Amino acid sequence: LSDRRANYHHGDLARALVDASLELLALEGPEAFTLRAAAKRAGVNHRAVYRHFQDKRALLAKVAEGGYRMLAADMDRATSTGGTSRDRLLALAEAYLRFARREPARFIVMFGRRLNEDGREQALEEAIREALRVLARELDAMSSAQTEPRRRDAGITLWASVHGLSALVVARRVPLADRHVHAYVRTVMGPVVDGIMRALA
Amino acid sequence: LSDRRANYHHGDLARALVDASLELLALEGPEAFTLRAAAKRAGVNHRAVYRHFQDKRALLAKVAEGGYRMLAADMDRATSTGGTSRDRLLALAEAYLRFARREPARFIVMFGRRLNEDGREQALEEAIREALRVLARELDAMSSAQTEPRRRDAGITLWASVHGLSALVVARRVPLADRHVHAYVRTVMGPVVDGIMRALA
DNA sequence: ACCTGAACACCGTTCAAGT
DNA sequence: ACCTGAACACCGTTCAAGT
Repeated sequence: LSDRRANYHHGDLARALVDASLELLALEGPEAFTLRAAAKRAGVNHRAVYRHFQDKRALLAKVAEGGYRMLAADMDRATSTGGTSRDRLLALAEAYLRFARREPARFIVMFGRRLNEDGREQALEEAIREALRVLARELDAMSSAQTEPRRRDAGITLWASVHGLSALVVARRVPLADRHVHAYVRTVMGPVVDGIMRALA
Repeated sequence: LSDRRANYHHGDLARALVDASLELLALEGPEAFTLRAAAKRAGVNHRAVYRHFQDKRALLAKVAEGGYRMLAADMDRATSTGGTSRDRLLALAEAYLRFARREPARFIVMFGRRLNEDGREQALEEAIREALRVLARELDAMSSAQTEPRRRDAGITLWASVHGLSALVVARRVPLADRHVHAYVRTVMGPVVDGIMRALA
């Protein structure tokens, strides 16, 4: 408290608050997350948050935005190793599931409560589109001969399946040990990928 | 308040509180749900809730339990009309999605925050199993020649896909007008069902 | 038995003030 | 500019008391 930098962030406070929020979410889970606890962890009065974010929702929107960018990067990396279309779609699904398992609290924030009802969070929307673009790109590369609406439907099939699997695993409705993730994705998502490829063939 | 029945429920208060909670969830959404507001809507002091439920979580567990029973009944009804295996699996998926759209707040309660961490809510667990049994029954009827583990994997594929689709629709990440639900389920879930049937063939 | 009043330690948000 | 203190209207939960 005597250290000026400890409670005076010179513009980095926004980032410090996001970092503190992530630590809090990882340590205590999404239920325990409060604006006041995040501020305390960043070393400032809870009122200081309003200097940088409109409200609690806006702070969580930034947390979610970073998550979508990570997810996009993970899926991009997973699909850039080559291999068949089938291999790449399964690798993309595996990256999605691994992200959800690595950051369960952030995953819940990203897909839980609606953070952009009023459409103010443009950066968040762009991050979401960025993630979905990686998914769409793989389907486009695989089936450029097909019409756009059919490829979009296939994208929703793939997204829904991998998202549902991740949500059920994160909620522990479906048990899954770390070392089985690779094989499990192929067992559970294999039929979906095959069905999609056949529909687009 | 002068009417004795208005604030003295003679043992029906538990049910009255669940009903009030459902109204509140339907009207205001899961964010706005509070123990105090549910009690107020039922016409009693908020402390009266603790006479019938251990805590807020236990009240929500009852809300979720009723939801799983409805979901099980809906899926059961949808699959009892006969038709091919493919027709029945698609009808089951449609029932799941329609349930989620009809009761979005309850759907979020059912699959959001973990309501049974300590394993106290046996009735809730049984209701969940009841719903999953309908799903498993359809896959068993379709592929009795296959081994049990493979049918269970297929069950997870189907559940993950239809659950993910429902979650994305409820969160309005995927737009869907009421009158398009029937065709949409066949477009999006068709490839999944075909992939599953081929995997179990 | 069943319900309530008062209290506790929280929460997000607003207003006016301090450096 | 940036942060804080005090206050407001909430929240879930506990304790002791009322009918």
